[in-house]
Amino acid sequence: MAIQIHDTLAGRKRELVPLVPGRLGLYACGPTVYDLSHLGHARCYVVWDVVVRHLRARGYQVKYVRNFTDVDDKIIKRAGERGEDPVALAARYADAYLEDMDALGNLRPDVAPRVSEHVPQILEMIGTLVERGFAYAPGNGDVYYAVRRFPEYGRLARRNLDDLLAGARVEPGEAKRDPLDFALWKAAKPGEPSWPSPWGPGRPGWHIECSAMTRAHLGAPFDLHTGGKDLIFPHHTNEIAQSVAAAGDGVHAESYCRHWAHNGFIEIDDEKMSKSLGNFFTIRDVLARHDAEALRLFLLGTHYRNDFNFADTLLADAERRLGYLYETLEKADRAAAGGAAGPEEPFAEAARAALDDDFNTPQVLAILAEAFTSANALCDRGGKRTPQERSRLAAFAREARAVGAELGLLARPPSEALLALRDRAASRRGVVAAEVEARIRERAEARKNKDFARSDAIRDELLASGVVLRDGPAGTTWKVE
RNA sequence: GGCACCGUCGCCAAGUGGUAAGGCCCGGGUCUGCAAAAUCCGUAUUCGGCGGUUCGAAUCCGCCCGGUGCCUCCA
Repeated sequence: MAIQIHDTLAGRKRELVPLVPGRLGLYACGPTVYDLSHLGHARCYVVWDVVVRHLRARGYQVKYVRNFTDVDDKIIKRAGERGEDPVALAARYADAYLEDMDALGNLRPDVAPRVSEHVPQILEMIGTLVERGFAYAPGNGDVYYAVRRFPEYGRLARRNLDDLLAGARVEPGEAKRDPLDFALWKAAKPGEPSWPSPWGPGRPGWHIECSAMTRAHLGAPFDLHTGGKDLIFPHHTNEIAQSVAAAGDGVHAESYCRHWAHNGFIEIDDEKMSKSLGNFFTIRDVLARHDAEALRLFLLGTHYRNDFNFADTLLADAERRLGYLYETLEKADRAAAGGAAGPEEPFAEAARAALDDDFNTPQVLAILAEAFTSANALCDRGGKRTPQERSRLAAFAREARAVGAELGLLARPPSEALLALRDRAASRRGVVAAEVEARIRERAEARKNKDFARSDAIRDELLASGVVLRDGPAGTTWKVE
């Protein structure tokens, strides 16, 4: 089954065709590590993680590269404000980022290159650009890319040079021939990290690192480059210009990378969430309140290309929904016990087909919803279950987990996940488990004596503190709403 | 101003030419001592508005209204 993906370069959905059949090189633009990661990063990297998981599930041999930009103006600025070494600051936030990605259940990339470790490759590429006349060194220690030398400049962003000119700006001290030219190499200023170069000590400009690192780890052309849609211009636009000039055919964007995909934003109150607007939640802020897998489920509830609003209530809904999924799995596991798992249930392939179609995760969740409803109906049906029913439930549980694995969901043992969700809800509401269980024992006594008034009084009292009781054949269980 | 994107049930959200997925909420049923959970049934003749193309449009085209993003760091 062919994978369809919305390709920014083509401006439409098209088939994802790797250079080498069955293999796929993917470069996800990584974070600039000068602060804690926010929900926008969570969204972005969860999305590309699902892409990697699905492609692998479809048999592609994926090489997943996700970089760290650890040499950058913002890092230097932040380090200066704090009197900290920029290299140390970047390393610290890179570690924090990895912890956040792990917490979200994202797979580690195969390669996680850092700018600071690729300066030789960067210098080599800049040298090539100068040799080929795509870049120039005006003698002030900077090296600039000559935008007008590249005929397709702006194609990815669907902009021409004249459109862009209005917004172009030349900083004091720069020596650009054209205001749209951008720095490949920046002359060192006192106190900044720097490396020796043919043009004097300095450091890489913002865009060249990705060009050098993709070349080092994926070659050219490679198959899929991803990132947030805010990177289309100027970052990816400039990356294409550099790479096509240095390593490609000098003309066509495809000679650098064959497909480009960009994710939409998370918004707060209908405005983009971003560090510069200051309206962001860090991943840690959110995970302090909510289950990480619930956050993941929430993030996958909207198609990756759409923007969507973050709201705590929506995340709380996702957390309840995750509880439902795990409860159903637990029931199915129990009901299926001893049954030989049957053949694949149709919903699994339907879910994969939805992922084939531009990674339509909301569609997958809809397909799962129907499968879970059917499974519940089967579990709760009275009477003795037939071997066929047990085998269907076993197949359901197996396929549900397999589809879940492509989304990075449903990997925990249900009882463990449910307990974790309950504990989290309990601590949010200040509910103490031992106290609840003591009250449940009291109530069980009352119920045994058919003292339903007493029993219901206890239940109402617990309900007032957010505890919901559920009487079942095996006793009473509880949840926190 | 230029270039993109978006506007689908009270809320969230799929669907890009073939007659409106799914989730939450809400109403009713089954189950239950009563509940809760689960499940079943019901809930948009309609997709921002107005025109047009078509046998047929939420889906294509035009105009209008409303919103967002990018054009400067940003996932």
